[in-house]
Amino acid sequence: MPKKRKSKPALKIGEPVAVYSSKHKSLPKNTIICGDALNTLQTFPDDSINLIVTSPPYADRREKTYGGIAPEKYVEWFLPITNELKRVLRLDGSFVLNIKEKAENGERHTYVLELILEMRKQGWLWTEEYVWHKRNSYPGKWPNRFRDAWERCIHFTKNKKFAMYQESVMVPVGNWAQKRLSKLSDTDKRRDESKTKSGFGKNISNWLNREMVYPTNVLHLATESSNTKHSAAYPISLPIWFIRLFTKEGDIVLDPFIGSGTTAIACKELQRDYIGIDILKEYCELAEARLKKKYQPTLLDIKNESEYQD
Amino acid sequence: MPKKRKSKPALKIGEPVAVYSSKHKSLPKNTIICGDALNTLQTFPDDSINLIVTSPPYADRREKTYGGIAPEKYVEWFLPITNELKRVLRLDGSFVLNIKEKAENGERHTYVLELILEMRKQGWLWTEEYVWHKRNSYPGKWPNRFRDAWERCIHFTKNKKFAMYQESVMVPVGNWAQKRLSKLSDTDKRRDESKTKSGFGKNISNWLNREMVYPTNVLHLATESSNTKHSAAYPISLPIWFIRLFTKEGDIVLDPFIGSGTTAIACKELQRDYIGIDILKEYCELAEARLKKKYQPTLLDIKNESEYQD
DNA sequence: GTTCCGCATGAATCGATAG
DNA sequence: ACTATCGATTCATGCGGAA
Repeated sequence: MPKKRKSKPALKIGEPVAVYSSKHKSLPKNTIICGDALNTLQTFPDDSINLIVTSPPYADRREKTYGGIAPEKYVEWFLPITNELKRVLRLDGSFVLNIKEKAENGERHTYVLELILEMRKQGWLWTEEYVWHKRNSYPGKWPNRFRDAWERCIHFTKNKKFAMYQESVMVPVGNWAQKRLSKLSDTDKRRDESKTKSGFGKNISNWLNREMVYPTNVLHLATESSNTKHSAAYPISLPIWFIRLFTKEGDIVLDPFIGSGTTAIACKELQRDYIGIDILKEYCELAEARLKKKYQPTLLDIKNESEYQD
Repeated sequence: MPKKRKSKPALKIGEPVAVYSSKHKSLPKNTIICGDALNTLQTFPDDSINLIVTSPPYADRREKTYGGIAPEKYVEWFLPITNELKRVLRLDGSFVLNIKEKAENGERHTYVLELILEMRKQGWLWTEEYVWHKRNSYPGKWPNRFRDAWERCIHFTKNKKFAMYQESVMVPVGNWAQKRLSKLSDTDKRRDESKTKSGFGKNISNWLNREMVYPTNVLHLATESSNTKHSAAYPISLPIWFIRLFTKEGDIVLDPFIGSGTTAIACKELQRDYIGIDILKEYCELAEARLKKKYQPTLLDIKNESEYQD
């Protein structure tokens, strides 16, 4: 039920928008909406989303599918959207933005830094910056830099106080990976475990017996690059982690750039309601298709779910 | 012998600067200078330093000893210094700034972001941002955030082309831990390592036989150096890594906030010349005292020198 | 059934080449 | 001189076939 598109005048940065709230606006829970993020968000009521977690198209990336946004225009393009995101987010909600600036011509672009500063002017609080350490980063060699193995997961809130369920992301103490590897030897063994769940359950029960500690603000996850089923640069363990951390069951999670639907699948798995938006029909259809299937956690997902600690 | 400050016009990239170099200015190699960073730097000749690596007061959390610089004044305080640093740095040199913004009042401060933007206006290139993942981060618990386990190591240059010796920081191929563990039993490994040096040497020789790969822009180092009694926020393996990466033997390394002298010790160890500056006499004396002692690499230092890969 | 090995595949980035 | 396109480079990972 997409509404008629009304082109509102662009809001100035920092202009309060709450007054525009209309009671006819409704929230299409558990839906993938095919449409422009800004216009679609404008149909949502104020103060209604518990968590926004997204990985927007990066500047100049995914040019074939999204057309690519020029680095110089990135902030300008994104700011009206973050303004709407702020409107629809609950006062105790969180916005997790997964992004990384590209390197070009020997230098890192500054649009992410500028975005943070501009979003603060909109009224967002820059609460924290988590680092996603990509264990398997893109290969390559250059004279002036190494492979880029990390991305930002920037945590914005509307308020100093917000919902955070730290216990739900606690991890087993110690270097589980090494201990595990000293018992089970290789990848081939793991392949078998993924087929039958029994082997896996055993390992999980091992972890449950361990002493649990709070994690840090550094996440160690692998990308799902060579997952032949669907190549998503956004591993499901990333939204899973933040959804567990910032929502409880029954809460509503929004991803305005849902892509292949990873965030929605994470929600379904965790009994949260989702709303996904994407401008590309192919992606919306792919997301719907993936949502219909029963989610099978792969070994990578589970490996990813536990932090590595040394 | 501080000279009168002459405000020179900014140099264009690539413009030869050697001609401006004043012959009266001299470089006090292998010295710890007790003084204000800005004034001291003004006595140095242009274009003479190969690498600047430092952890200025904030990242060090030395507010108590330094008197502390208010976050709002940080950029204003630092910019004149970075300007002098740019002047004394060679055209093919690098400036590595280890820093992390504080969280205050529930929010991360933005002074580091602003500093990057302002330094670019000074003519610096924001070439890269390395992440130092602190494997053993400071403990603590807060309602709105987890332990902060990473810091920025921001890499600035004057030029697109600069000296970089990538081979000198190569690491054993990624799955070394797995392969190692599948061969050595857990107990064997621990027994070897606990015997201090001899066991370590053996392990290192194992590593040398392995295939080596280039590292990424994420460093995994522990915070504490058991070398000093107080847990240093600045482990020696951090400057060691960057000194190896950006200089060769005989080059000159500058740390304008040398503190207890860690950068200088790293230089001495690697046969580079150092220049350290600190405003506090106690620190200068401590640095001198540490420099006189023979440096003994500890277990932790050696562990730190190898990148942690999964 | 194991274990071993080869292969394809990436949110990349630079330098060279072409218009 | 500036922009668009293309090839070269590199490595963690899952997958499938072979020994």
